[in-house]
Amino acid sequence: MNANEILDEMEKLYPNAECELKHETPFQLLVAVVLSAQTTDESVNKVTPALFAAYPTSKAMAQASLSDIESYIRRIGLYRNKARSILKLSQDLEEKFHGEVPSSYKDLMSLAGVGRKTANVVRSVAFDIPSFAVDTHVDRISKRLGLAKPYDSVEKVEEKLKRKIDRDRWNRGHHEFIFFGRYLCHSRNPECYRCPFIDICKKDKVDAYLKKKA
DNA sequence: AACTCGGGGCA
DNA sequence: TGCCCAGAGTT
Repeated sequence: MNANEILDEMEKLYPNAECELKHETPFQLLVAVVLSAQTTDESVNKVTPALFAAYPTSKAMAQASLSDIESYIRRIGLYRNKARSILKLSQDLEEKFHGEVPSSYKDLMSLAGVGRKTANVVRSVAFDIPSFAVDTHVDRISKRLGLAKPYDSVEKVEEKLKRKIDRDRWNRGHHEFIFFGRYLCHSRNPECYRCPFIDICKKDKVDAYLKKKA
């Protein structure tokens, strides 16, 4: 089963896979993805409605105080770093990008709190530019399904996925991986009894590598 | 490459 | 109580 065939199967399981972070604009998506680091999207969706009601645009958020922003997102982890990031990010959008979220990878990466994964998700979801963001789900799934080696870096995983998957399927494919990881192939107790990839799964080898490294 | 940030959810 | 979660910045 090649990578595109794996995607075919995932699309049967999750025909409606898409970004689950609540947002109405590219700016709100950008903020939501920054907030989602090391946290579930479910947790982020609990705080963003009030946050975006208070600060719907970068212009509004750029004028907020750090402590006010913190008060909205205190319930999720890493909130001090994240509050600093989204305040600085809003100010930079106003001062350097005329209040508009840039679409280039380089410009996105220049923003506070935006790294490889966030830049790719924003390009994919907000601008529909072919991207393949590698996060913990994508990394884990790729290695279990043999699309990458257990020791591959995230850069290597992204490179291999882009090479093995048709370009016009990158954006949809990313979310298929996410759904598969979230709802079936969990980090700890995956539901292998109903997995269509049980015959090609290399979870044992991946686990053995991780155990040896630890 | 390793370390740190961090509250909430779940066993 | 202990461990993990749609990562990024610093060293």
